[in-house]
Amino acid sequence: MRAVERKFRRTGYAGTSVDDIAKAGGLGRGSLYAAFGDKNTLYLETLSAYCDRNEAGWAAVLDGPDDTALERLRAYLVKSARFVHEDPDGLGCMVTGFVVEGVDHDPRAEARVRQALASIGRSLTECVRAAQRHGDLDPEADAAEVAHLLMAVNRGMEVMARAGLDTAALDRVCDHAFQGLPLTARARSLWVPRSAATP
Amino acid sequence: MRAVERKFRRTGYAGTSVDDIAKAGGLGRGSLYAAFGDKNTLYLETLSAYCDRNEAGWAAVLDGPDDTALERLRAYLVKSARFVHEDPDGLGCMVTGFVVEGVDHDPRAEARVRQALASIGRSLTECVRAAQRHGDLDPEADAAEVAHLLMAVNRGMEVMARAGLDTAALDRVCDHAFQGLPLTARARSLWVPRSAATP
DNA sequence: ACAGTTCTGGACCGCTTCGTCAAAAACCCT
DNA sequence: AGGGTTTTTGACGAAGCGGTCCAGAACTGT
Repeated sequence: MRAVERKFRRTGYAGTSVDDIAKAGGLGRGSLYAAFGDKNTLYLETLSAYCDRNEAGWAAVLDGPDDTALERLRAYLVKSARFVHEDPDGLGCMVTGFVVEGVDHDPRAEARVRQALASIGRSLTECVRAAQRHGDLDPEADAAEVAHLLMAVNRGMEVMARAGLDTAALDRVCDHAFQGLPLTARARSLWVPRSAATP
Repeated sequence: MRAVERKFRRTGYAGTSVDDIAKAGGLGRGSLYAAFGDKNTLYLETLSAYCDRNEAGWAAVLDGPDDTALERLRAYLVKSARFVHEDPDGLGCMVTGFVVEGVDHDPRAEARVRQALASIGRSLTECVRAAQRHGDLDPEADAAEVAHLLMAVNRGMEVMARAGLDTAALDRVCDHAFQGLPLTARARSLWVPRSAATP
């Protein structure tokens, strides 16, 4: 039920009533409770389905051969930068919404979210390693740490987008973040056509 | 009323009832309404006070002479990395909470938050310029864009912290983010005592 | 076509919510 | 000490909440 997911993403868990959900989903309250039994479980199910799509989506962006791994990392950043503003309603990631909404989390939902983040982290780490193998990223760098940085930039750009930072500025943030990766000299010369750094 | 602020930060706007607030603030509902008139306004007032402290706090971290500007930028990142886990209850920034909670914002609160972000952005930009003047950051870099990147990393590390990333990992993210700044060779040699990059 | 089963939807219940109000407590100034 | 003013309070009402339930619609297999 995609409309329900969007409703949750728009107004959060606490800010969404079961009536809202029923209206958004186009069915009555009884049917909802018959299918899920609980607002909590309904949210969990929605969140889990969202995570499934999210993990698969990022994996599709990041999986591939070594020689394009750096491009894929760049694509990850670009997609992150545009995530919110590309959404028709400017909705952000449901995982971010869940994580930020409160500290008293349903443990099942928290576990699901951690699993999703771990999955994306794995895809990113593998892609970083691929870029290292291809000589585009410093082989000394810890791939998992670089992945964590990329995830943080992803979430950070999302928050900034939700706060009103426009697409152009976010694209520039994305550029700086990419340039900030531990690129090898070769990769840097390929990705920065003309630089004033080597006179 | 600091307890009220913490209650809002813990459970969000929609997740906090006026009774909760009254209990947290140690006074009755009537008094609350007499003083603020509205849950919305009460939240706005709390948020605004929080923003005041936040802006001042970051400005205190970032203001100073050119020769320590880069250190201050590093301090900004380190403090960002530890923000959540240093809080006794692991609470995050109220601004992030507000921004992420929903898309249908009270325009007054949204304006206040944008003002706060602009203020922090100004402090950061000025600090970046100071570091550029001192020859620690590439003078070609756009200071405002670097500031935006730093703000994004700040928010991103907060979200990752809320998602469960531990302090040690966050410190490493912070290190990588700092190394990713457009440091001049001089600054890099000062901040990275031994590097394998210059054989 | 029809009986049995599944699914749907809105009425319903008890509880919590936000906001109001009059009574009581606290305070103040001389 | 005491009269007047401000502040605090807990009870109150209407509305909204999550969750239950059952009459009727829709679908199934034959």
